[in-house]
Amino acid sequence: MVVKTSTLQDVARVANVSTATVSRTLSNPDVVSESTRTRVAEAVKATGYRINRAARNLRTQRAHSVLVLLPDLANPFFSMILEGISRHLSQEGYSMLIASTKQVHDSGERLIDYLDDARADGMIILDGGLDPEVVDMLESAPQAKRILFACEWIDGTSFPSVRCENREGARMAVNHLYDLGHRKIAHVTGPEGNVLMHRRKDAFIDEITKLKLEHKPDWIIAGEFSLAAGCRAAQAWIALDDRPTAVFCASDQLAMAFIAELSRHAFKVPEDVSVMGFDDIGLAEQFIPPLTTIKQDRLMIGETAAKMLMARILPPKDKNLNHAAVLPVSLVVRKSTTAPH
Amino acid sequence: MVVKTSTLQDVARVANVSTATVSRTLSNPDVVSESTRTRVAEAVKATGYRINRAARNLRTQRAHSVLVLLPDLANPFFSMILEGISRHLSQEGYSMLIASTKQVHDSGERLIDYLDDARADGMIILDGGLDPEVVDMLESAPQAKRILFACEWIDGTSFPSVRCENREGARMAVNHLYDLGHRKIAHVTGPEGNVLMHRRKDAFIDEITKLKLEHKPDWIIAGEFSLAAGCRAAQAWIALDDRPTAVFCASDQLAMAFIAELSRHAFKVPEDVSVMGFDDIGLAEQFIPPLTTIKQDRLMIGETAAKMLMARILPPKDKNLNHAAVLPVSLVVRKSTTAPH
DNA sequence: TAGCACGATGTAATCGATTGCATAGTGAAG
DNA sequence: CTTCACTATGCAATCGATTACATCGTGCTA
Repeated sequence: MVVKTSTLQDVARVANVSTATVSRTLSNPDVVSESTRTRVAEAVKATGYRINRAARNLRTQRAHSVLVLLPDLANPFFSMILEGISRHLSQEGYSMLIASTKQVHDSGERLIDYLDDARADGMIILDGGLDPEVVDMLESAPQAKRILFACEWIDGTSFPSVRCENREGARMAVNHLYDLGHRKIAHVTGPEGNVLMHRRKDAFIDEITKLKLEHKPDWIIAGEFSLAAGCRAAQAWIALDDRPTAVFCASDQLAMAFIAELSRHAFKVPEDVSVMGFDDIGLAEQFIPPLTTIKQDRLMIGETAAKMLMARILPPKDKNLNHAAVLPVSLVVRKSTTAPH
Repeated sequence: MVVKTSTLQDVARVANVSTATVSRTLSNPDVVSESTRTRVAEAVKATGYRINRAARNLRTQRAHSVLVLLPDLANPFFSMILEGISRHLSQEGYSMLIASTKQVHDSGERLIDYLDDARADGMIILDGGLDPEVVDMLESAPQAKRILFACEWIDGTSFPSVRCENREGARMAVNHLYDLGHRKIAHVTGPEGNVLMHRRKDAFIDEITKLKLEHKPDWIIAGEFSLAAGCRAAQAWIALDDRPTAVFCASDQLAMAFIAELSRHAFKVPEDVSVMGFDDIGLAEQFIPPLTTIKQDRLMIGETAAKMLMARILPPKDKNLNHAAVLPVSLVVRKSTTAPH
């Protein structure tokens, strides 16, 4: 460290009080007298004092930061969620640490180290695909209470989570297509093993069944949340003898790639087939055709996650420890769906 | 803090040595004897010791983390760069803190506080649009050496930066279109005042001039790095009396929105007009038509930025302090450009 | 064998803020 | 005038790791 900033001691000297008083003035102004308060304030200004967080963190046994774990930093889906998390954290004087589960894994670190380390006070995990042994370790760790999942989660664990109404979203999608007149509806799923994939797929099947619609095994097309998977799904759809007139894709990216691949094979959307996505990412609106989709409010998911985590980290003022928050989704109708010809 | 982890003292007690020896064993194994090394290693394992970073940070006067500042967290362009930065940082045992300039500004914090605070040892700024007074403050701060720009930068300042060959990229774009046979080429710029916008625009004009191509003022269409701007630019192009046969857009997003809007007005790309982007974001390949663009290696930009910053933060072993790194770009030819009809 | 160098380890100060406890000072009640 | 309550402030320990300096022991050299 080249630069020497002034410390509490310097401020105390200038204000002619003890360091204890300065500290109290800064963190709990009510307990000191009016006169010292102003004196300290002046001294702070005069010295250009900035609190040293490392010192405070050591003394208070808090890192004043939260780790956010993404499956993959390069996935644009998460940016809005980060924005939401960050917004709330910075309001609370907390910083946001970012890492990807892949990278942590590759570097041989253990996730729990971030907590053991005093690097972070809690973590928000956006990856439901963690290795089971990692999950076991997290769950049995004494700090398990300071871990929370968002968007994705892991069934059978006790971690609280914030997520959107995935089932309801799938239902809305099917009903939208049904209302347009579609009776043969396919579903392109997310990656095998992914919780979101299962929720959405199960709800899709439930709704199809409830509406007594025709239903074939190969109308459930296995995909992942990637562009390439969308292309493969399109090829699968093209290869069908009896093609559904509408396709509900488990994500917008998937839907876009699906449509792109169709168009390369001279199929038109929505004329030849209606296609829906899920998420409502920024590009959905600009896509050709603009994508009909199920919107998740990612900003709110992020904010809610941060709020819930902070409630578990901070001293319990208002004991409002929800175990899970399930946020509403909404149908956004654009141009990629229409009545069957 | 609910959880009590073991400390150096605990390890020292178990290994029957002093804390100094344990510390040395951990950070500088060569200076201790073989036997103590194994004894300490066993004690560490037995106690489940994890270093307390807050304590180490306080003692060493280092935060062991770096702040990355984005103009806007919700912009997917940056995710790859973050991935690159994070990759290198974690290799060095550093953590990555994320914040957005907008948010920092709104919350009334000062950027330099992150450094003064001992919250971060350095920062990588991805926003060339900082307020001039903020820039002045950063530049005159004693810690200015620990600040670095990536992707964007600020002309007239002394901050080192990592960027791609913007000029060369624009030149490549123009020449690609020229080689296809285009003689009337337009440019949709980035946002006014943005350094990238200027570089690319200036290089565009230079190259047009060099090639002695026709050139009209309204063939430079003012845009921003947003989808909406791309739509507006398309409308501007449509409104031209004498329409250029090719358009070089300053970003992929811009190009995609441009194409989308054209298609809404029944213009086809590349049949009616060739369109190029800049960046090569993930979606460029999947777009319809797949986008011809100038590729920036964002992963490498991130890694290089992290490396350069670390070189300035860490003790100078190999004094290789480049002031700026300019990384190559490459032309990626896809389907959005073709010879004029 | 004395002297010295060097390797290995211990002692204790230190980083800077927080906070339990002690104390001084003030005013009111008895 | 004493005593009590209460407010404002100071003292000093503390969080846990690092590191300058001191010390001890061993082996080599003259």
